[in-house]
Amino acid sequence: MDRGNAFDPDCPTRVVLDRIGDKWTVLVIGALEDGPLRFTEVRTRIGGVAPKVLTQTLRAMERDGLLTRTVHAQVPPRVDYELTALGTSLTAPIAMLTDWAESHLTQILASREGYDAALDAR
Amino acid sequence: MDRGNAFDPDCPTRVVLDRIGDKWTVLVIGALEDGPLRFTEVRTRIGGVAPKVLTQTLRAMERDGLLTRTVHAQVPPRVDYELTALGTSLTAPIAMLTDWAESHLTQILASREGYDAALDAR
DNA sequence: CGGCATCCTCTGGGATACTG
DNA sequence: CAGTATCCCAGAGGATGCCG
Repeated sequence: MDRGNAFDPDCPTRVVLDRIGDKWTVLVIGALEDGPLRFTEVRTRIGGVAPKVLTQTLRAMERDGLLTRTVHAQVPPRVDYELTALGTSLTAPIAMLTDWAESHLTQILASREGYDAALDAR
Repeated sequence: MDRGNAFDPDCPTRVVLDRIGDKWTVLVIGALEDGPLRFTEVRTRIGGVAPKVLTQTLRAMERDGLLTRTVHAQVPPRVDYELTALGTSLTAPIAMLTDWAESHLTQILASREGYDAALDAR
């Protein structure tokens, strides 16, 4: 099997991994899973995101077709973000990952403790 | 469902995402899937990794219990890296991700083209 | 061979302030 | 409200060289 080329920006795995590895994308998907939200709603639901960073994340996801950005011409402005079918389909693999994470976290943390303890002992 | 807290370093999802999102971890897992390899073998198989960076990656993975590092006392030195059961179990969720990536890459790239074209038009 | 040590660059991410 | 404009920083990632 071809492992892919980490340097080829068009390598499928890289494309997805770059987005998944991003600090906020997964949280945004989680926030929008239950339906469309406005900018501020996403912001407060996630918590701790600087507006600039959230905008970056949302724009990148929009560019990749993971969500749609709908501007309602009214005052005050209202912008809705909603997952596309593509974005929704990503929730499945992500769920696999979080499931794995939850069921193996204990092992991982234990391993870290052991590793660090061994280092301290030296 | 609890979306998790991106600031809690012990949030299961964060722990895994941090490792997955890392540029080399997934490649290393792929390289070791078929059996143990020596440092240089991993290096050449992946291609383009600086030794320092590969070491960092391998150490982090060892710390998390994803692989074992075995030093053979001989000259010249020989160090084998091998996936643990934990590391191997990670290949499943990763496969989900790469599968998703491969089957949706076309959509993503098309979306990007459209997005960028719309920007240029302005 | 399998690394440390060093130095450097780049950019993801953030704090803050301002505006259509 | 929904951003944009600035400035800033830590750290991931990389290039190079030396060593047990």
